[in-house]
Amino acid sequence: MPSNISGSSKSSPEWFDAWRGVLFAHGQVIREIEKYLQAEHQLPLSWFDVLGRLASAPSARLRMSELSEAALFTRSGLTRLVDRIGEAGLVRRERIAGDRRGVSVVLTPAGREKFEQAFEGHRATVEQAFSSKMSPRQWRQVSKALECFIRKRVLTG
Amino acid sequence: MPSNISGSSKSSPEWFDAWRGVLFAHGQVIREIEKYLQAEHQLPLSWFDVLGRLASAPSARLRMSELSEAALFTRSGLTRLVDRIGEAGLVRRERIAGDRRGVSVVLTPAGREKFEQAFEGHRATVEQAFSSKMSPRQWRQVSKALECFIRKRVLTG
DNA sequence: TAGCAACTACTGCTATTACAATTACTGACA
DNA sequence: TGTCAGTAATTGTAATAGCAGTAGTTGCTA
Repeated sequence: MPSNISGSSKSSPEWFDAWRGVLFAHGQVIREIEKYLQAEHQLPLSWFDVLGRLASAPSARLRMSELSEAALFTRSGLTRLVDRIGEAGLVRRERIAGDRRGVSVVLTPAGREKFEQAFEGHRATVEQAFSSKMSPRQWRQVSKALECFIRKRVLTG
Repeated sequence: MPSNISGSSKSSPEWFDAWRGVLFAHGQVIREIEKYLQAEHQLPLSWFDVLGRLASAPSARLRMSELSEAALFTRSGLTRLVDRIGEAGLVRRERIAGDRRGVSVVLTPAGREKFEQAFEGHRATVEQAFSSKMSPRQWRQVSKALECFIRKRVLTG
């Protein structure tokens, strides 16, 4: 969102280029992924995200609040997002024993299947749209650098 | 949006970690930026984006179509986004001599001022939320790697 | 110069998101 | 035990995004 992306980086500090790169790469790749998921699986990215979170959670269930922390986007509107995914039968709500305030969102078999079908293609899309454009050395560097970023971030907020 | 972010990357290929890093970093930093712009300048990120594009365009003007290519998000709904920014007086439409189909969107003085006020803080936000979490060597690597990504991407689609 | 495909931006409509309450429950404490 | 601050999720509402279709314009070609 800064002045120029992938353009002349005249007077901007070096670190700004790194951020611009992240921004640009993210935009491009996300678009590809959305296109793929929608076209091949009629699956909005937000649905795929939710299904993925659940799929990798212990016993395929998360509370609303956990889900909303994990989710990369949306945050708000989760209630109704889960409604919609639920109406499609991919997910279901369950009361939590011992805390009647909360609900678990549980992945249904249909939900897991849908996710697994989509996951391979998703992976392939990322590979061709993103990693195939860099050398192994490069993505190792990127992942190292950002991993380090993540660690600092999680600790210090 | 994959299974686990900043978590155990068990069986996933190494390049996937790089993508996950981009995804996570992007999400975190964007959120900070949005929070900052909104709180300090009552400026949605999408507005800031548009203003920034215009500010760095020759004679501070772009056609709708150029703007929509440049914009990192939105793409659709630009007509009405520009309406809103225009109502706030930060931008104005002008007919294009010689092509009555198109319109130029032009940054007004108020728009430029607003952008410039916000830009410094935006920069500072990125610095503290992003680059301060990595070493100079690291962001140099990231920017190199993703720059290379960008080049390949622009050429080959 | 009439016809037509391609372009540019806009509109109408629907779906989704954001934000500010609101409901329902919990745990702690006087 | 009654009150009350804190938590979890939901609703009501207005704002925004997405999409398919439309109107006006252009440039080409016959």
